[in-house]
Amino acid sequence: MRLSAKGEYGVRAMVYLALNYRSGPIPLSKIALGENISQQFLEQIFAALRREGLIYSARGIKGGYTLAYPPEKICVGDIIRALEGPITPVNCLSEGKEEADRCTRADICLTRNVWERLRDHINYLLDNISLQDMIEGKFDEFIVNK
Amino acid sequence: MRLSAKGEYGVRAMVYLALNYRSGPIPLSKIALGENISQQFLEQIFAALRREGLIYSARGIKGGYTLAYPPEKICVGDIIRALEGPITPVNCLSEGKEEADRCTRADICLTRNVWERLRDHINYLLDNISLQDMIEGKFDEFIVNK
DNA sequence: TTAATCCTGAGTAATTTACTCGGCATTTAT
DNA sequence: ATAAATGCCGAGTAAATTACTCAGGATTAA
Repeated sequence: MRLSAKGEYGVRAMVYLALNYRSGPIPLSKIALGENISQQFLEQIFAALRREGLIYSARGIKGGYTLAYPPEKICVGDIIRALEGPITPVNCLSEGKEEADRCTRADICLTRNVWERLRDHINYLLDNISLQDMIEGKFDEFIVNK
Repeated sequence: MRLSAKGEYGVRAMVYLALNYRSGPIPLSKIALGENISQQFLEQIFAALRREGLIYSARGIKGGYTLAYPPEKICVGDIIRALEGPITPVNCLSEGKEEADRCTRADICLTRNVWERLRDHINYLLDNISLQDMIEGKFDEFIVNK
């Protein structure tokens, strides 16, 4: 149940962009320095974030990256899914993997419910914390009751 | 944010034991067959579960494993922590790792709050689902409000 | 034209995961 | 006493994933 470095760095970098929202494009070199993350690794991360439409890029000198949406419109869940794929504790929950054969057993379905619940919890939590929330340092309290 | 096979198999195996609670020791061969898991791998898993005191073992013919507590006293969190160590999305949250140097940065603390919250959510959820709950197929509804 | 940037695909090193293997120890039934 | 079924243990290995690096091209502003 660990986040990858990609996910962790990605969120940190996005917070960095959020803190500098409306300051024009921020170059990777600056983020790499400020967050003490390898710039080349950040390039990989930003490629994925861009593919998912979470950031805009500007090339050339004075280029860099900016958030594609205001900080309150981007949530942690978006970032992590962009970088790690679907957030799910076990594979057999995501789409049509052919592991369905295992799931014919009675008790599997028992465990399956737990993983579904866990998956939904995590997604719900991370979808309700925006970059803006993080900057302000306070998240909404919420009731999870599903 | 994926569970290891060890964790997944471990929970399935423990459910198996719970379903056969009070039927005497269950040998690994039976579980391996019933759950379609490599018996040798199960040995590793059960060694860890035993080290953590979640199961008892009986050697020799007619030997096997039994739950160390009734199914309502053992929760999914116990099992996963026994098999994967502390449940935490990022390392820097667990004890005195020397990654504290990174955590001097202002925005790191911003992200740290999120990971702490996520960690607590996951642990709370998994600590409130017992083997008995899984067998009965219904979990308590709960309010997460921290 | 230059320098700073983004962009891309491939490659690699390290780590973790998911096991296997060999063999010994214990217990019960015969 | 012996055999057979089990647990127990430490080491080893193969595969997958992660966490990067590397080389070089494309774009843009000064």
